Amino acid sequence: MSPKVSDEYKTMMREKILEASITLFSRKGYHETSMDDIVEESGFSKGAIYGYFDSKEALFIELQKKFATLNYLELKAVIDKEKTALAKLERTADLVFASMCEVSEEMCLMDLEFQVASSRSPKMRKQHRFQQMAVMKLLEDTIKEGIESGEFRKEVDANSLAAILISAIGGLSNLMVTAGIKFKWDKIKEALVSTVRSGITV
Amino acid sequence: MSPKVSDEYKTMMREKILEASITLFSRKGYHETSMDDIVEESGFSKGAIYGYFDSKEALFIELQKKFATLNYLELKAVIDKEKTALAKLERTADLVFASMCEVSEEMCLMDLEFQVASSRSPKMRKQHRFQQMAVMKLLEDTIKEGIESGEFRKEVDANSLAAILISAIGGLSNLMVTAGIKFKWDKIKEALVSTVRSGITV
Amino acid sequence: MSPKVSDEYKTMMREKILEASITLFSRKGYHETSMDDIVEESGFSKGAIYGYFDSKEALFIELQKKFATLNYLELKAVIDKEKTALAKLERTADLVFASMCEVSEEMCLMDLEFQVASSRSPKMRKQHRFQQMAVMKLLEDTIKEGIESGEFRKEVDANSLAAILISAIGGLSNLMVTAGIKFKWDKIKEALVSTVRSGITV
Amino acid sequence: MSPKVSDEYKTMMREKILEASITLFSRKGYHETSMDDIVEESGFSKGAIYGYFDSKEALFIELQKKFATLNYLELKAVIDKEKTALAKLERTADLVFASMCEVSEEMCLMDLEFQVASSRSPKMRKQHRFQQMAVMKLLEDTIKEGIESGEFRKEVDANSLAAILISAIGGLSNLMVTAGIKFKWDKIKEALVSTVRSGITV
DNA sequence: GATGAATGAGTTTTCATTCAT
DNA sequence: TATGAATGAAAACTCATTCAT
Repeated sequence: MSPKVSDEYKTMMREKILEASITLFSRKGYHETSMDDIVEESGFSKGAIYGYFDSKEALFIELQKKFATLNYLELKAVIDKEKTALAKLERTADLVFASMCEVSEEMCLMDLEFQVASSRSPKMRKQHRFQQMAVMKLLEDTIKEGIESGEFRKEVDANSLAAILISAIGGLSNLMVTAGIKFKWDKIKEALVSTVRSGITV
Repeated sequence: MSPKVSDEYKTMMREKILEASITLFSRKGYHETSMDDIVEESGFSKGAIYGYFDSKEALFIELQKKFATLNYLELKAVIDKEKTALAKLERTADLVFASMCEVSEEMCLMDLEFQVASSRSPKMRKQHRFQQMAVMKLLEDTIKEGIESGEFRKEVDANSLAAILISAIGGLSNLMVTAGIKFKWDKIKEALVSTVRSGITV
Repeated sequence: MSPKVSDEYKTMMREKILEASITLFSRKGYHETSMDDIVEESGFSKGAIYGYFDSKEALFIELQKKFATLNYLELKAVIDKEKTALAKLERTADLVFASMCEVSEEMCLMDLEFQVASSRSPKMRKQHRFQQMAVMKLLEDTIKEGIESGEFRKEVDANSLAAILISAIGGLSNLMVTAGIKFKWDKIKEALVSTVRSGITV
Repeated sequence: MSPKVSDEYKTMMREKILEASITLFSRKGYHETSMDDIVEESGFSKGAIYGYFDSKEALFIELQKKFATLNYLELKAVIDKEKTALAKLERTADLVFASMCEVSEEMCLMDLEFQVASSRSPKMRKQHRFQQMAVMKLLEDTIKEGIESGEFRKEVDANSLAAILISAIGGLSNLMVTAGIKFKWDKIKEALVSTVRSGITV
């Protein structure tokens, strides 16, 4: 009697469009992906897509939000599960390197797109900043915990180290997809972990 | 008649166009910069620019090449000047952080543009890869030197560490311009240097 | 089962939709008003509106009909109430200027929309023509009455004068809303009435 | 040696585009005329048209300006040629009715388009107001002249009468194209002139 | 070689109308 | 009969590139 659909239905449709967009944005990049591409890939009509998202940019921003939230939650879960600070950091490394290694390049490419977009649009920068800060805080707090518990040296600068760690990981991800370097992730992880470990533990 | 004069002239003209393009690409990004913008900023005519460069993309690639070459040479000069491996790494850190700190964001934004472009175009990726590899080799060799000279521990993985260092620095640069974070560069540098130092020195 | 109830109900619904549309068409114009605007303003669903009107244009035509009929009846009532031809014309002036002055610009803007639409669509032109002719006839007959009763000069061309009067009034209305001129309606009316009076009375 | 073209050339091209646009705007109306229509009618490419005009609206505004300027100058020339105020008004009537009669409906339709546009866009309203005011002033001054010279009665309200005259003429033009009424222009003119004459002359 | 007017495919977005429910 | 999600043609506008002069 009514085409009024449930909220779940709507969410599902949005999800489908976002799904199709990820594929395209990561494969071709934001600018090279046209709404027509999304129409074709998603199977929706133009009007339908604009019914769910105000604009191409809005769709992209939504995507970033979704992405970052997932990453954050995943990381938080891992950190919360461990007891010692060192273990938390090591599990974090495991998680991050596993995702770079397995999930292939799609995610890293998406991430790069988000970065450029954030460097140009104040709106996206604000969001990106918020997300990066949240992740950094997670690491920073973990390091501080380690200092307080006596695991790490007192003179360690938690804030700076967190920034460095997050940057190193982001940088490796970028390097992989921009330079096409096939890293030996095991060795890289081992090097990072051992350097940091001997660099900060008592 | 004299090809030399003609070539010098050509090079000068090309240089002027590249100069104008840097400003625009870093300020607005590759896609948002139009050839008309470059015409206006450079003072050249459209035809002239197309006389010097085959396409917008070719101009951009040329720019990347110029950029990377300069960076490489600058870094090499610094490294060659020092004696000990540790000093080489420390001077490298000085150079890199000074440029991020002083030259402000223009260069970092340019770099980000190069990264995305490299992730999309095989031609640019090849070039980017070559450049990154060259810089990585510089660091790797320095670390190996340190190991051989007894400065660094034998078990240090030179190759991986070089990749991590270059990634950390690239990542910090990106984070600054994408998240708008105002890092305290002094503290970051200190943290990076001291962590690495105590992480790898004997 | 009972068609009468159904019809009344239908008419009421149509009336509500028309009401909402007037507001929008006069405020934003025909082209700038979307069916979605009407949906929002009227509170009806899209399907409902299309159930009552075949198309946006049909709705608009209906509106014009309603509008013109009201105007005609109002004018006729005024004219019928008076005895002498001069008084009829003067009361007409009173009515017309009062409405321009009070009802403000909404009606004038609507009228302008009807005019353009009439200039483009044969269907609307036919309707507009019929309505304008009816009003003109009212004035023409009044003038003829005046001539026959000896109030007005014999050589007065009733038909032409009616056209002029109706045009002057329409023109003033248009000028107000298109040029944003704030007329001193009292003085304008006085000038019109006195010029016509001394121009046609014996 | 250079495709740099003269200013005359540019003006000529603009003129051609404007010419094609008049035809379309008057035939189909502003909204119903697409840039593709103008491309086809003018023979120019889309890019070329946008090279000469910033937008569809800008093109339309330019057209209005051109139109109004011509009308004003034509009217001014006629008025300046005559000596007595009455003759000036009569020649004005001649000019106006001749143009409505001869130039057919194209101009009147254009005018109607300008009116609606002016009722919606502040920019166009400003321009329209300025033009209408200029014409009104011409009439007002003429009437004032007549009063001072003793041709017209002292109690005539020059300002109001000018507004009425300009409205009557505009209204007749509109009525012709919106109601499709075939006026007998000779008789209308005669009626207007004689009514005004006996209504204001001493 | 130099110029910049011209090209036109391609972009994002809108909106009257339909129709499955 | 009512609903509003879906449609898709059409709109305004952009811009890398070409080429007549």
